[in-house]
Amino acid sequence: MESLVFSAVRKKIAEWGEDAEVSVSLEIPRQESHGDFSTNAAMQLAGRLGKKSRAVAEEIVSALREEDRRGRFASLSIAGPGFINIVLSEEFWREVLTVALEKGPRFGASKVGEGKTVHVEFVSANPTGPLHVGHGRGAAVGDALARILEFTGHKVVREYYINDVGNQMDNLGRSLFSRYRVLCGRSADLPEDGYRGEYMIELARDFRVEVGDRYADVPEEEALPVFRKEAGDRILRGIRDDLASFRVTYDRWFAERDLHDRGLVAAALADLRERGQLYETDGATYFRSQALGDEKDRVLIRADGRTTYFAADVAYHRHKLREGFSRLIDIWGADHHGYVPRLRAALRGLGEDENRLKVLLVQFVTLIREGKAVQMSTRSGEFTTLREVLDEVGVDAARFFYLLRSFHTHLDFDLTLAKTQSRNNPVYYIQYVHARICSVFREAEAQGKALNGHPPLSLLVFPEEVRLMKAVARFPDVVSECAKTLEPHRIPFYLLEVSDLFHAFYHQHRFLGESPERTQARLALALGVKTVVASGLSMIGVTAPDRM
RNA sequence: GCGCCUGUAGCUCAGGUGGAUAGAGCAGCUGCCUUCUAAGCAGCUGGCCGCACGUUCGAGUCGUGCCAGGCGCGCCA
Repeated sequence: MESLVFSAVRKKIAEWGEDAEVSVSLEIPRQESHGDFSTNAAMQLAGRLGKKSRAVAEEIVSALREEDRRGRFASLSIAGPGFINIVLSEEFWREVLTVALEKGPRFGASKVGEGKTVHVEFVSANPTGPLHVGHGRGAAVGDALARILEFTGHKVVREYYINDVGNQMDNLGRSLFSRYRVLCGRSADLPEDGYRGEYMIELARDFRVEVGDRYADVPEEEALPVFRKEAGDRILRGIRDDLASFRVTYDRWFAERDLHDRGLVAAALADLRERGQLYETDGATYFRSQALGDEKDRVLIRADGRTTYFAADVAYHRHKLREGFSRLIDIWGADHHGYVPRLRAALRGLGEDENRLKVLLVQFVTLIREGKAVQMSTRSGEFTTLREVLDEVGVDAARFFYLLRSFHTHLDFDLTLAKTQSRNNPVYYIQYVHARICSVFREAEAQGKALNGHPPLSLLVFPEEVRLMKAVARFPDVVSECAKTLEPHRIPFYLLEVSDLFHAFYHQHRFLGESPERTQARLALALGVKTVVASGLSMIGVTAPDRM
C-alpha cells in the first residue's frame, strides 16, 4: 500500500534523470484533511532542478495520474509550499479489510525476520531475593519484544541468565543459615551485608520444616554449601513462579555456574590472550578495553586468582555469538549502562561484530500510590515485589502499564489508577472494545444475522467506518515498526487509537437493526477491528475478554 | 569531573527517516442510558515543546553550549 505510492513517486524522480540521492519522504499527515499520504518530493527536488516547487509538484501529480491505472487515488492535490496530498479511494481500504479478514490472527504477521534468529535475554535478576517492580518492567518489555519479533518471522530464544556464582551467593547462604539457627533456638547474627528481608525468614522456616534441626550445630563453613544451594534454588523457583504468573516464560535458564564448569570462561580468556588483549599488573590480569572504546582497562582475573563477574559475562556473550544468533538483545536496568562500553569492547577484542549485540536500557520505575511515591530499598528488604503488584492490580493492568511508556523514560507506575476498574483505566478501555464486539456477535447470532459469505463492504461509507478501516489497515505497519525500533510501547498507543475510533463508531451507528446487507458489512468491519485488537493485545501479553 | 537516559498542558506521557493549525489520558467544568455492554459518547478549559545560539524553504524532532532531574563511574554482581 504505502510502497505502491512510494514506488510511483520514485519512478517519476528517475524519469527526470535525477540521482536518487534526494531524500524523499512519504508520510501519513497529522491532519486528516491533508490526505491519507503526503509527500515532500516536489520541495526536495525543486532546488536541484532550479524550478518552483509548486511547478514540480504539478508535474509529479500529472505523472502519478498516468501511473494510476487501477484508480487507487481518489484525489491528488498540491498544498502549502508544495506538498502533494494523496487521498486513496475507499475501495482501496476495503481491499485491505478483506485481507485482514482472510488472514485473521495472521494479519500483520510478516516474514521480515525470516531466517533470522534472535536471542533475547531479560530480567536475569540475581537469585538473592524476589523480583520487585523494576524487574517487572524488564519482564514486560522483554516478553513483548520477543512476541513481536516472533510475529514478524524471527526465530526467538528467550533466556534468563542466572548469576549463581560469587560473593553474593555466599552471603545469601550465610544469611539463610543465620535465620535458620535462630529458628532452632541458637544465637546467630546476620552477616554484615546480609539479606535481611522478611522472605529470608520464610525460607528458613520452610527449610527447617523439611530438615528439622539437623544443621543447627554444624559449623557454618561446613553447612554453607547446603544453605547456599537451598537459598538460591528456592529463590529461583519463586522467581520462576512469579514470572509464570506474569505470563512470562523462558526457553532457557542459563546458569553462570555452567560457564565455569564447562570451561567456557577459561576458553574465552585464552581466546583474548591469543589475540593479545590481556596483560598482567599487580598480579591481576587485565583486558585492554580502553583501546577498544571503554574508559579504562578491566580486570578479568583478580590477584587471588578468581575470575570477575565481567570475565564470566564475556564468556557468556562469546558463547551466545558462537551459537550463531543473528542478533543478541540484552535488556538491562538503567543502572548497568556504564557496563555497555566494556562489553562492546570485549566483543571487538574477540574479533566479533559488536553490532550483533543490542543492549536496551530500561529506566527505573517509581510506584505511585494515592499520588505519592512508594519508597523502596533492596538493602533493608523493604521493597514492593512484582508479586504484590500483580496481586493488587492484576496481570493485564500491570503488563499494560509497564508497556504504556517508552522504556527510555522513567516510569511512574500509578497503582491507584491501575487498580481502578473504572473508565479511567485505559486497559479496560481497550478490552472493552473486544468484549463489546463479542457481545454484538452473540446478539447477531441470536437474531440469526451472523456474518456469512462475502459481506458487501462497499456499504462502508460513513466517515467513522472509513476511519476504522484505515486504522485496521495500519496494524501491519505498526507491528513492523515495533520490530524495527524495538519499541513495544507503540502497540498500546495504537490500540488506544483504534479503541477511540471504535467507541465513537459504536455510539453513532448500530450493527444490528440496519438492512441485512449493511449489518453484514458492519459485522465484517467489527471482525476486522476485533482481529487487530486481539492480536495487538496478545503482542503485549494482555488478555482479550469475550465479556466484561 | 566524565558518561547514559530524560525535560512537551496542573499531573503522567505520545509525537516512524525534519514538514503544514503540537496530541492523548488523568484532574476540572457541561451535556447524553426505554435501543447491539454508560468499563461508553459528545463538548469546554488548559501550551514561550527547559533556555540560547546554529543548520534550511521549514526544527518538538538534527548540531553545539548552558540549566534541571534520574542513574552510573570497584580486583561487587
